[in-house]
Amino acid sequence: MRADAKRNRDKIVEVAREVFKERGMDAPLDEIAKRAGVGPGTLYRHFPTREELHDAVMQAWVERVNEYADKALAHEGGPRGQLLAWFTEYVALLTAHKGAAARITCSLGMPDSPIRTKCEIYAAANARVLDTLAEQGALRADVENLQVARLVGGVASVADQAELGGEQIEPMLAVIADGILAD
Amino acid sequence: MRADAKRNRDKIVEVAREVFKERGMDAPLDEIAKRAGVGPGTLYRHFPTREELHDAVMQAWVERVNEYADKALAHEGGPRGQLLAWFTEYVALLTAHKGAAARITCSLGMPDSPIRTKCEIYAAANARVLDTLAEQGALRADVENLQVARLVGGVASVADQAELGGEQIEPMLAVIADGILAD
DNA sequence: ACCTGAACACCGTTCAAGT
DNA sequence: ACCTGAACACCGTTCAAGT
Repeated sequence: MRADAKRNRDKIVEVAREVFKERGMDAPLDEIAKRAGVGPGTLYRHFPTREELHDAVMQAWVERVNEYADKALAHEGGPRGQLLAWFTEYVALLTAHKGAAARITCSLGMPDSPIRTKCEIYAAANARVLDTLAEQGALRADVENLQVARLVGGVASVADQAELGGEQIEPMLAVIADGILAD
Repeated sequence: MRADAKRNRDKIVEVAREVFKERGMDAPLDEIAKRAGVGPGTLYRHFPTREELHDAVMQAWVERVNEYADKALAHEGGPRGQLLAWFTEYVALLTAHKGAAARITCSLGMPDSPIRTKCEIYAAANARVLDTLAEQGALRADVENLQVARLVGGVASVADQAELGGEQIEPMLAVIADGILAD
């Protein structure tokens, strides 16, 4: 990759992050091109689909998922407190960019999604938290990690689109937690 | 309303129902106008926003919600069976039109949504099922009907967008049920 | 090899002219 | 009072011409 190409690519991703943050994940692409000082064709050369640009933008996002998983596992309040901490942090992360929650959640477990990389990292972090708790015998035997990921992602999607506050989200996450914790 | 206007309106709704069913809730509007044999301006006169057309199309949908609530309450298998029956039927109904689940769910509890009428009817049916079970002491004291509606709607949204099958949906609904049933 | 930007396509929305 | 359809606007996508 030529130096000017790399500079353009980086600039596009940087600007896209801002624009997606401000106006949501389906903001006009030519606004991004304009602000980045490139022609629309350049944006298309680097990112043939909107999803590929999403993927690049969410790179930073993903690096924090593992941090959050660790923090949740270190949380006091036993398995229930840890589960809730994890769910809460994850929903917060997902709803940081409007429109991201639904996209990521519906790509979970789809091996050929364009944002596959991000999904795998989240799925791994989620599995790490759940497996840790399962080893302690804290969870029902029949819960699958993917199902839990989709449930929490569903809450995040609804919260994102309906613009719910934390006090509305918390009790929904508690229902999910109670549904998977061993009696 | 003049007779020809009414005829046009009815035809638009009828065609819109087919087109939304075939191509999802954000299918091109001028395809609907074309198939209904009217100019685009006529469609706009009757339905100034896409949401208002959605609302008209979902009228039939909504009439079946109450039927389903009754069926679920008559279900055998005790409170858990009844809850699951209700959730399952509701998700099936919501995912019948691609894109409808997320729209309806995120409008729940928003008094000035354009599809408010539909949401209220669903919320009422949901409340009827949950209240009946609560009177029997089958549910935890602190579950709010709206939260449950959003949880199930979240599952429906994810199932809709990821095109999940019933065998993937069922265990997620079971988690929600277990999360709200009294121990 | 990469970029630009004019050109095209698609679709939502408006409105002047018609009945 | 209602309808039509041309016209406009917006935005995604392509590609010939440039460096």
